[in-house]
Amino acid sequence: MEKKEHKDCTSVVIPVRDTLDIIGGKWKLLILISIAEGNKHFREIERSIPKLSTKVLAKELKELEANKLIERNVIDDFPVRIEYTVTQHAKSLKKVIAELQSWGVKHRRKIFGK
Amino acid sequence: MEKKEHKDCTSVVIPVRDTLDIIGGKWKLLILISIAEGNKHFREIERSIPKLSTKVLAKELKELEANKLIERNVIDDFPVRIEYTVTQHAKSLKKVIAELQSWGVKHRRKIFGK
DNA sequence: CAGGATCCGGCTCGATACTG
DNA sequence: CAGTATCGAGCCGGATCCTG
Repeated sequence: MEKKEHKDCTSVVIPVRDTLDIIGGKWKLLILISIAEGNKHFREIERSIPKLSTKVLAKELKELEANKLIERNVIDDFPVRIEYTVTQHAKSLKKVIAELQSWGVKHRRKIFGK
Repeated sequence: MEKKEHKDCTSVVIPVRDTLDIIGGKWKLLILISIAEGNKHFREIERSIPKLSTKVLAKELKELEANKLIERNVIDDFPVRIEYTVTQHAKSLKKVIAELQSWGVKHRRKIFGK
């Protein structure tokens, strides 16, 4: 048993880190929001989020799919279309997103005055 | 007025991005948690968060201070000590953190089964 | 103790072009 | 449309040592 010279806060730090590993980074939450709002196709999502590049979007979509936060469905048409939708699991992030949005609005108000 | 071929979701995307610009990244929230839990000194914070390096911590602390989320107080002792504390503004992130923590716990349970 | 300085490899990311 | 390929710059971040 080694002595610890600091307050242990792993019970909060670990779960938060787990979450950040999955939805952290600049883009993942924004992409989830965009899809949840009704953007289903690659170009739509791309256009709905300023500064998001093709390459990055492709990578992020794969990671989101791997974590079961979105589903990728092939529409057998021509040319082939793909539809992305958020999973039920992703919907459980609603509250997280709502909190971030609300905080962002308040913070902006605090900075620029009301 | 240009036509938009996608659903506009800027009313959510912009505030969330604002928030992420401030508390996004791997470390900022974890650092805020650690300080809020009672770690006041540089080395304490450093030790309380696995994998966090001196250089990165120094940089993150500056950014947090610039955004008024923490305060840096010099204790006139020898050797000089510094105390970091979270501001009232940072406390308004409690709900965000709670949601992230709660989601992390649920997600882990979902992955490993209960 | 609180941090700064330096060296430096790797990987992230943007821009552009291309394929099915 | 839905992505992949490639090039290249930049910065992130680790390791280590140093100062007040």
